[in-house]
Order: sequence, then C-alpha cells, then structure tokens
Amino acid sequence: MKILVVEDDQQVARQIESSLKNAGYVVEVVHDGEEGLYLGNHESFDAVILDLGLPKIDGIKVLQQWRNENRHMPVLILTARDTWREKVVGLRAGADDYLSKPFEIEEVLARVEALIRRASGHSKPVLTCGPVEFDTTTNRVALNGTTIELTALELGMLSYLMHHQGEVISKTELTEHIYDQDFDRDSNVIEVLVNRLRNKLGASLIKTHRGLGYQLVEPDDR
Amino acid sequence: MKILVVEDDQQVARQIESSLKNAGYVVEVVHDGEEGLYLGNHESFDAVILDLGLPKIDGIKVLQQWRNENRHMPVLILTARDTWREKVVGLRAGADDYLSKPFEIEEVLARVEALIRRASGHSKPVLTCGPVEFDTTTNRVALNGTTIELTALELGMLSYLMHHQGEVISKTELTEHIYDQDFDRDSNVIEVLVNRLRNKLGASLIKTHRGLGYQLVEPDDR
DNA sequence: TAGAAAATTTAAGGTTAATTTAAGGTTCGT
DNA sequence: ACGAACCTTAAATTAACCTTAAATTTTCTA
Repeated sequence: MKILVVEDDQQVARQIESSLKNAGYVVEVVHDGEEGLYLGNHESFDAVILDLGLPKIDGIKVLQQWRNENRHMPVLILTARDTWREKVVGLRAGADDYLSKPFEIEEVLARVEALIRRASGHSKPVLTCGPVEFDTTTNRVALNGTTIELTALELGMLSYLMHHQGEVISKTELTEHIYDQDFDRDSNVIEVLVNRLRNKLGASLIKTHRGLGYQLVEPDDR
Repeated sequence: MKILVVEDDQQVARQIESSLKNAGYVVEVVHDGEEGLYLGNHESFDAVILDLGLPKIDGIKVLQQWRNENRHMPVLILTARDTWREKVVGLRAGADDYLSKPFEIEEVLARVEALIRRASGHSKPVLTCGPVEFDTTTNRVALNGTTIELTALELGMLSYLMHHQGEVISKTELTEHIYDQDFDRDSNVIEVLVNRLRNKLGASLIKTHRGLGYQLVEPDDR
C-alpha cells in the first residue's frame, strides 16, 4: 500500500510519514503542489493526503487537475481553517474526506484506512469453492473455516485453479504459470502437486480429465 | 486520568489544579519548562496544559521536544496574548488546542475533556501479541512487562509485523517497508533481523513460511 | 574532530523444509 | 487386455532459511 503525502509543513509531514510507515504503508512525501501534481499523475497511489495551503500550486488546484486527468485515488484533505466554505470547495473538487487542523495523528491514520477500505471495497478478495476459501489479499487458505498450511508451489497452483474455477486447465498451462515459462517435458511435478493439494483439501476438489488437464469443482460433500 | 499542568503563575496553577482535581483527575503541577519537559518525557499523561511563557525553557520549545520524541498526548496551550501569529506557532509545534488569557476556569476544564475524548476515541496506542507489547506512540517494546531495547531496524520490522498480525509478509514487502524502495536481491539482512528479534523477544514469536514470508503469531507459552 | 561504541551489512557454513526425481502401482479408454 | 496417462510414495536433491562472526558504516561522546 503506497500513500502520497503533500504537505509543506516539514514537521507535520514527518509526523504523518512516520505514523503511516509504522502502520505499514510505503510513503512518499513531497512539499509543494508542483511535485505533488506530477507524482500523482505519474505514479499510482492507494491514497493521497493533501494539504490545501501549498507553495507553487494550491492544493485545490492540484486535486482538480488530478480529477481532470481521471485519477481517482482517494484523497484526504487537510486544512488549517475549518470553514464551511472551504469544506464545500474541497469536496466539490473531488476530495473524499476532510480533516481540519489541529488533528490527532491517529485520526489521520484512521481516516486514510477508512478511505482505502472503501476504495478497495469493489474487488472481492476471497474466492471460494465448496468448503475451501482462498483470500487473495493475504493468501490464506481455509478448509471448512480452519486454515491450511500450503507451500509456495501448492499456493501458486491453487491460486491459478481458483481464478479459473470450473475450467479445465492443461498441465502445460499450469507449469507455465507456476514456473517462469521454462519447464521439463518429462517430469511429474504437476501430478505430485495435485496429489498434495488433494491430500490437504479433499480428494474430490480437483477433478482430472485424462489427456486434457485438471478442473476445480465443488465437491459433493460426504 | 492523569493531567500535567505546566504553569509558572502560582495562582493560576493552583486554580487549575483544584478545578481538575474536583473533576476527578490526578494532577501533577510543575512551574518551569525544564521540569515540564522532563516529566512529559518520563511519565505518561492523558493530557497536558501548557503555558507558553515559562522560566528556563519556553513552552513552544518544550512542546516541540515532546513531539520530536514521539510523545503524542493532547496538549492545550495557554498564552497571555491572543495573536494570530502565536496561535499558528503553537499549532505548528503540535498543540491540539489553544486558549488565551484571561480565561474562565470552566473553559479550561471543558477543553481538556474534549481533547481527552478526541484522543482516546481514535488512538489504539498499544498493540499486543502474546507476551510482547508495542506502544505505537512511544515506540516502546516490552516482553512480559519489561522493556526491551530494539534498534531502529528491529523496531521498524516489529512495527510492520505488529500492524499486520497473523498475515504472512513476504521478504520483499518487509524490505520495501524498512528501507526506501531500493533493495539488493542477494542479501540476508531480513534473515539477520528476524534472528535478532527472535533472540530478544522469543523464538516462537515469528513463524517462517518457507518461500512465502514471515508471520507474527501468539507464541504457545511453555 | 578523533576515537569509541553501536548498529548494520556482508559473508560463510550449517540446517531443514520444499521440491524434484524416480520407481512401481492404478485407472481408464479403446 | 493393453498401453498410456495418471497416482502414490519415498528417497534424493535443492534452495530457502538460520546462525554466527567479522567487516563496514553510522552514531555517539569526549
């Protein structure tokens, strides 16, 4: 998760930066509107914290330009003044949330996380197939609710099958996805992997189509 | 609830002290900046009332130093003059609210309570995982209650893991967070760091998932 | 500012779990 | 029934990780 902070006040900027980093974000800090505008247009961020009173280009202008360029990352606006007028202008320009100084650093964190959560809410992170669940964000795999430990390769294979549920996937396709293109023709790695997955997640999860490939199916529970 | 009052005017100090005590707070009063700075750094308060015109060290300096040491307790500033300039300086230094003399003692109480409410509402200051605690505001780490000294990198790594408890974090993710983007692919820095953390905080705290990453787990005590 | 101390990085050898290989058995389609 | 494709198991191999210590860099202190 990468966050852009546009804030000219060095102290506030540092405060926010360290707090965000501690919370586990990758943080990029710039100190004026020009740099902010450029970075926001040329790199991709999961959220932006934007001060309004900035040197060179005003925060509102920066925000408007981003939105004109169809950049839709969530933006939290910071401002020194807490006037009705400012708030309206900010939200009109496309801000997602608004915070006026002085603020608790923890509150900034809370709001940013809320924004990111809200923004990423569109994707469905956890795939499911019968009794097995696969969380694409954390790579956690569960069978009937209890987590199952998988190795890197097992995980890679399950991930691919999960993303192509119901399709019949050839062994070549699996090898090419799990490894990087190169593969031996005479090796039973895939069979061994399938076997281990079946042992861990239930024999009927992966159906084999002789000569064609494998298919992830909802097992008939019994 | 413990409140620190830093105020050189004996009469004002006594007034505030008795008012706060009546309201049910534990109050500590000191009369110059030096004592204030020390106490604020070595004890934990739920809020601070800080006069700006102080002997030995100016109030702003005291506040700045606290913030530099990552002490984030809410601070209400008192000042004799009500100038725009002073207010800005105070807020820039990290104050949370501002009150100019003369003031009603009732108002001081009201503002302090507002600050405490606001601060406690949004902060989740101390993360815990089994026997280890991590205070996000002071960066203090404790194992079974006793403070453990960690280096900057150790702290960075622990902080990241603490904020993502239970998740499996890849080595790349750790490097990208601890360092700023750039990293060598052939270096065992992460392994060495994990090793040192395990030595200091217990071997079973960090679980390794071969080929995937590391995971912070509650150690099974034994 | 030099010297000392601490922190960080590098390096090397040992350990272990994951992956691959291999070998023999099983199933399925024709 | 026969061969090919697949399954299963276990041993062999490999790569990831651990541990330690020395080398280097940074920070502290006199």
